[in-house]
Amino acid sequence: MARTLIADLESKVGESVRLRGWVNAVRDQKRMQFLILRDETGLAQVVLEKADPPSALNQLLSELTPESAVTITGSVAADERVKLGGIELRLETLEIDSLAEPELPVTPESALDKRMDWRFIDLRRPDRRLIFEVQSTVEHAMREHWRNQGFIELHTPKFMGSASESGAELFKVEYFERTAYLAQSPQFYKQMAMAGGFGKVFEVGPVFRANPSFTSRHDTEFTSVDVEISWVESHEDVMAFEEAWLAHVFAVVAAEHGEEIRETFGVEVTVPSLPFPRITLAEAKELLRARGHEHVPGPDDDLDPPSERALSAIIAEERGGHEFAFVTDYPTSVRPFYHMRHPHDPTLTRSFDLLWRGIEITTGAQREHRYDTLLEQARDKRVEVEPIQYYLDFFRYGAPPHGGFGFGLTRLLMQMLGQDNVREVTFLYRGPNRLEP
RNA sequence: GGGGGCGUAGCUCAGCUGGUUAGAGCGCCGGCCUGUCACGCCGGAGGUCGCGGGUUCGAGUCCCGUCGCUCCCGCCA
Repeated sequence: MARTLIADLESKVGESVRLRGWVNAVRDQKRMQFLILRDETGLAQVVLEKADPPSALNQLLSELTPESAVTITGSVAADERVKLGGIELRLETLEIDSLAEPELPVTPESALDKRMDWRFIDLRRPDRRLIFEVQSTVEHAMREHWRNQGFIELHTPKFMGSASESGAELFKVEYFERTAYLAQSPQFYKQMAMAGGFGKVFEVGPVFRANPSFTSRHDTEFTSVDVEISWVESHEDVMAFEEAWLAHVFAVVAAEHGEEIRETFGVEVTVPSLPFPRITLAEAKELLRARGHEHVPGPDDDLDPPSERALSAIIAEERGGHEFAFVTDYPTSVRPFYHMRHPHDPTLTRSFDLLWRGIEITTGAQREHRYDTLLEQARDKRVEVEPIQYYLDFFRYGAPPHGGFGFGLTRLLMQMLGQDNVREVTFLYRGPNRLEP
């Protein structure tokens, strides 16, 4: 008999069905036995009268432990006494596929780290499952938008022969007789696709950061969403793309999961209005000072997390509750050498960050596509050019003006679902102290 | 890397100024229970108080060290 999903039981009243799933609870009484079964679509009550003396089936049911994997058959009956959907399964056969040990090492209330140790048990909870259903929807909606706009999907290598970008620490790995590095961004490769004439590209893939960051929003391996677009006039074109793309993603998520997200996590998925507020970094600092925010970073510094949170709050207040903000025109001092500088003020770059509810989810920019200028900027930033000559070569034989951004998928999900830690929205978290499971 | 917090039963926690056999709720095990639905009732098992050292007549409690976790900052997505 084919497997029936619990969500489909309603339409099968009177029929015999076969359910497969986990034991959510057993209520074993003198005359009646109840089993609450859970599968990926919901919960269902299974009922069995107790014979005197108990039948073999009664005894088997008594042996069940919570979270055991079972296959059962029975007939579907509508019964008003059942609070769980007014429907139940009258048990006919029970097969224990895998008996769970009697005491579980974690519960939904357990500390995050302990739940990570036993992630597979934690993930059985419907609310944890919802996170990854939403992630699937988010990625699908992103691809939908990209496909509609003629983007090409990339899969760039994660092994690299040389340290690419400045500053960020890279993981070294043994690579036969030499050392390779794990990519901390597909930056150079997506720019190569621009030089390769692909026009518009995206990639959803893993990136690796060797920074020992101990916060709720960092991991050493995470899913980065990368976009790069040719023939842009400025970073403004990149921002315009990103906000429309995000609005689409939010619209799809709201339509498909809005209600369940509200019920499960108590947060509302609202489609942001366009355009998103834009503010230069200098104006942002000015605004923070004007509003009495303490410790506003200096002119050559990026915003620190408290400033980012304060800025988001101020903008939401002034712009009718808008939760997004593009912060633009970062100083050259805090941006990599390949960000294009302003033609009339080389101390500023054509760059932006996107803040959502006080957290950075994107960094983007127009890139410098003129070889001589790029070389000059690399020298200016004291970047060693020999190891990245292959990259600089992209710009020697006709490169289009282009720009793009990197986007943190886990950070988006964390904010969207009101979770307080990226670990909650990462299937298997990787951090400085966690390589297992 | 810097700073704060935490580590007591399978899980979540309480243990005040150091003082007898270390507690609770949930879970687990056993018994009882005419349909339960967070089932209920009765009983029971379960602890090197993270680890090591010290102070003290006496340490879960105080001190030092160490390990682990966690949050914030730095770094970033």
